Amino acid sequence: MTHSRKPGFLRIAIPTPLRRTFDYLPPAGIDPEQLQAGIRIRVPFGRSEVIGVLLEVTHQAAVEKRRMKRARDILDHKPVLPEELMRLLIWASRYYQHPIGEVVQQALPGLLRKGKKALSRGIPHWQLTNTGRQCNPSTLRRAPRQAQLLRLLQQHPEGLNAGQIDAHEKQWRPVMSKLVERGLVEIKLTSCLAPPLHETAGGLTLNTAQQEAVARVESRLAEFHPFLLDGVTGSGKTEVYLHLIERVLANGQQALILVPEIGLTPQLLSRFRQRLPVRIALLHSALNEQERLCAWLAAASGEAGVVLGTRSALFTPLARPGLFIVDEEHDISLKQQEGFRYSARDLLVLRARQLNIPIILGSATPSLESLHNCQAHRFEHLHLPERAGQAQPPRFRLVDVRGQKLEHGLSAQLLTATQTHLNDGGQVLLFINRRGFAPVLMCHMCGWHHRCERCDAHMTMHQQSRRQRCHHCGSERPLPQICPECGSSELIPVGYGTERVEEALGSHFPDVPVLRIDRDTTRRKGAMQQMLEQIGEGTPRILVGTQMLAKGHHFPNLTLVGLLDADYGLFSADFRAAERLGQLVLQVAGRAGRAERPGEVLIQTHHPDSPLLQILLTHDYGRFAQSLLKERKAARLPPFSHLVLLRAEATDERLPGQFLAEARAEAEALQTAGIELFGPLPAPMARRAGRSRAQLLLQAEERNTLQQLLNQWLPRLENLKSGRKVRWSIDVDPLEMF
DNA sequence: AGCACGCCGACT
DNA sequence: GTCGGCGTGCTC
Repeated sequence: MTHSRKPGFLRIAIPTPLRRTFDYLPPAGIDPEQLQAGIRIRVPFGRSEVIGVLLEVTHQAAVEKRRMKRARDILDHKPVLPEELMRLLIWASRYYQHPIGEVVQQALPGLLRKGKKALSRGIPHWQLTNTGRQCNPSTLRRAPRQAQLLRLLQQHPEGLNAGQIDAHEKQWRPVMSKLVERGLVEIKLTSCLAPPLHETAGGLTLNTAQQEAVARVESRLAEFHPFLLDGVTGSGKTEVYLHLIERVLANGQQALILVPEIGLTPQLLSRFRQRLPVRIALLHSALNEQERLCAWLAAASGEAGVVLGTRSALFTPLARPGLFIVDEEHDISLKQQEGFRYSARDLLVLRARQLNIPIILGSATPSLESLHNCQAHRFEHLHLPERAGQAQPPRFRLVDVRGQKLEHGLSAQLLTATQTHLNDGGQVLLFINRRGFAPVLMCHMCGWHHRCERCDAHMTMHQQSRRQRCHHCGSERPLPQICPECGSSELIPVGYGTERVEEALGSHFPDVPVLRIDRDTTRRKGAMQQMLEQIGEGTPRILVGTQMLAKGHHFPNLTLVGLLDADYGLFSADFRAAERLGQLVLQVAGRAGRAERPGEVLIQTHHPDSPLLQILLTHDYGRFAQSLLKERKAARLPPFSHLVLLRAEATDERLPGQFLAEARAEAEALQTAGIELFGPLPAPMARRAGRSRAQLLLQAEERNTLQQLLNQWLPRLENLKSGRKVRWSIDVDPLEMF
């Protein structure tokens, strides 16, 4: 029979930004029918050679046989991406309209993309030998750098990996080789997995709501079932996860947990390590390529019982998947904001469906999308309404700042409350969503201020560095001494940012240590960790910071949280601003009063009567979300409709609009029943980093309607010649509109 | 995206 | 006379 069959061609996903696949002849002597999708293949492409991934063996090639090139070699016996993941990737490529080659690339660790073997012998560690331990470094007088390294290793008897040594020494490798030659140091290959701790702690006793949640998920462990675990901050969601993971591990299966940012959740990892008797594979951006490959392979082989990672960890192959968890499911960092703009949460739900396993989306402030899915009975809603243990919910208070003279953004009430909490021994966190000293430095005589030359934005004044910076493109310049327009020296900062509030607090509370935490103070590697430790020790009494303080940290001494400006959330052009504000308020508030001390939250606003803020006061996110959902429904906004955003930018301000107008015409020539088109419109920030930006928005009630249009529309967009002069991109289910 | 081919200005 | 500007087309 086989001889009569048509020859098989290899359909391959090639790492190129082209929305198509490429067909190849199999390498000489290879029977294509023996090849499985998901293996890597080295192929000639254009003038060079690239590594692609086999999508399928086809008998109907897209081009004539004589135009086809022959694949060079097969890199894997066994697929690096199992069939289940290949299906997910192909689906995602189509849904998000992103080239399949790039989608597949993003699912692979860098070393596999480069053609390295899918093997890891472990991560090298440098460790002292017995001789090395006994060697006195000062005897190496003639070799000071060797002595230095030896001292370093003597301080770390458990050995150090390359990254750790990098932090102390540069260009240390040749020096280390000398030490190895002398028999003072040996290289050990160690696992990249976090081992379980020796004394594993027992589980905490669950309260009724937690027990109920655990029981509901346990009853569905063998099938696809999405849950929304909706639990107020401190209600013990992690404990629920741990119980369920234990259960899944006992079944011999693995659990995959996605978190928004791993650097922000060291406590989560340490709790996992204390409780779970398995090795944990960590996957996040701080890993080097070797560590990433090692962790990835450990997940694929099943050596790791638990995989904990950020967004892209959703694509980790698993030997025995049993449970998926997305923690902080409302967090927008779960959606990639450039290139392949996928939602890790949404794709993981799909993957769970394919694998027929349950998935838990957890949050204290769930996304409106997930709440809507609960109402539509697509997700099961689990509630954890109470804080676990003794902790009491914080008390909320609105501070009406209308007509008040503010001290650098601080109201008298907030200052008084700060004093009270400090007197009682508590820590205070003040939150502002702007870094720098002041958003604008303005001439008092003529009103002049510096605008960014490359963006539609003004330059933010930074006091410490004595410079002004554009927060959108990064350009900066020194602060002017006099107004370049009228020569006046009366330049006044208008508005306030973290630096200014820090300074104001310093003079208002001269004896109180204040710590500022924003991108400027945490830029240095390890700075954030160091600051978090200081906070834990209770040294700084007042913390001033931006968004980055809102996420997941546990500050046991914190008793007062102040939000300096809640108003931006009420009047933003972005229809999601109110949802974000509510999430932020409750997440920040969740930092207060977690231990035995009751917490207090003060929100400064010019709109104390705003119904939204009033609802937030009751600490009832559910009611807040319901009122937002009502508005969204009335306005037919997501989740009651679906959006696709076509963005374009170019240095020539006319080009984006021209391209989008042609794109719109192309869409209108297709079937657009049930789809509304808006635009071309200038982007909310019409100029950024020297480029003009515009967008075209598509809205439809049904996802499918949009998908059908996109499938026909995108190929036409690629052929538009006006598209060659602009940078354009498509964003399906956009979360941010700028 | 890269990379090459191809036709018109300022220059070692 | 060239070197090189980026417009246009192609990648199985």
